[in-house]
Amino acid sequence: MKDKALINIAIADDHPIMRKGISDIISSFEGFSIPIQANDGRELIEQISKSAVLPDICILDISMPNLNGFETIKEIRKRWSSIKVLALSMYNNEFSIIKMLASGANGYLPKNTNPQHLQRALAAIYYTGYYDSEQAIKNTSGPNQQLKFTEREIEFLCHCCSELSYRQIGDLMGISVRTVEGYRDALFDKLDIKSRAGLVMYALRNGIMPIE
Amino acid sequence: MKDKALINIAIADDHPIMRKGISDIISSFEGFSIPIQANDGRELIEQISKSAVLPDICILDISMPNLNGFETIKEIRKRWSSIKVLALSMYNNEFSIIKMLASGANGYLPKNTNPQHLQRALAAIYYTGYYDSEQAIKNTSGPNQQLKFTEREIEFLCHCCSELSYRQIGDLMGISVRTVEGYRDALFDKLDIKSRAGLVMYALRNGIMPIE
DNA sequence: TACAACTACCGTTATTAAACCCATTTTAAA
DNA sequence: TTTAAAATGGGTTTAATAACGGTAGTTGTA
Repeated sequence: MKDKALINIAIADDHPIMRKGISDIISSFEGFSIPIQANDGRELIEQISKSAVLPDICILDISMPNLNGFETIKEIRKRWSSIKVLALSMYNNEFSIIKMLASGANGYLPKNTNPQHLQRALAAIYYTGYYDSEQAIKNTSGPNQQLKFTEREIEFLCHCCSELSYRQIGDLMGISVRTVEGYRDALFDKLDIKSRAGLVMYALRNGIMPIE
Repeated sequence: MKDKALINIAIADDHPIMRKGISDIISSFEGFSIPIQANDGRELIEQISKSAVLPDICILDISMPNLNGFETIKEIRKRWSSIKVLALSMYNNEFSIIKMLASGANGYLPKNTNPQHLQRALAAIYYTGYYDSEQAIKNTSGPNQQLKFTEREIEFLCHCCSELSYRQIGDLMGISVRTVEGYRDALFDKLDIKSRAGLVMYALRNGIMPIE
């Protein structure tokens, strides 16, 4: 009887201690089973492939070796569109949240969440297909308000985190230095920043560029 | 009988899931008790103050609100020099390891450690007063080899992560621009970096400057 | 269809950063 | 005590960056 109602969870996280924490917490809830645990995205995909029964929900860490959260979720969407995904991340900045949800996640939780939130998120995703991550977004250390950047500005910001000169960035983006400087000035304005060093820090601190 | 031999552990980590993982793993070992769990350094210090029996070992996360790992360990050393400390960190870069050990930690573990290592570390620290963190250091994403920086170079590197010009950094450090440029060039040389943007990235990626 | 936003480009000027050259003094180590 | 390294300062030259000022085509949408 009971088995019939069990919600199957798969966990992918490269921190064994974290996996233990997540799985023990979920085990303490009623009606959940955790048939799959993986150390990274690639392992997760392999285990799901071999599994007789698909998990209902995958809990994905964002930063993992081999396949990170973003890559893993795309692979899952491609192969098993019915599987729901709950993203879990240390870096609760607006960008990784948006990117994760844009990649097809059904919900997002920062890692400093508590067991109650985890239970609520899993239930919401299972029964409604979606968990409102509002709270996670409210606590972000990300951009202050509704700062909007254009695609090209973000692209430029990423290239900024390198030793390329603006001229070289222009070559990479297929535009002139002047245009690059235009994007720079727009970002300076929006972010109240006055130097490239400031842009680099902004990008790294807000997860626009990965730390590692 | 058994109680007599129990090793008391205190845990400070701002991630409830992580605390759950750590405590469940330790509970599965023989001879350990976890009387204290705190969400940050300040809470930990308060709880120890009120506690009748001092913990034998504190497990400290490095990045925490209120009192971070570095600050917490200094406070512990000041008040209760007998308490041993095991540092635990997401950012396993050489700098935070060195800084933690220099602050008085008896051992260091990266968070992607497994239960066996945790047990070994706790036992080693309790019985020998020290856990050889060699393995953690080997896996660091930090400086390639035994890169050595001088005090002033590190100081300069921190000021680099700002919008100050070299001239302003010189004013701050009480030296001329030329000298600042000297430190910059020394770092460029050692790190094979050619721009300030590169220095900023190096400092943030290696924990010389905090991400948040 | 206006209008806003994004994209792309150009010029001028001042400041900063970077790539070299170099010397002196102090401190630490061999 | 010689040697090495660190900390400090200087000069020159070139390249990159930053702060202004613009124009024009495209795209999306109210």
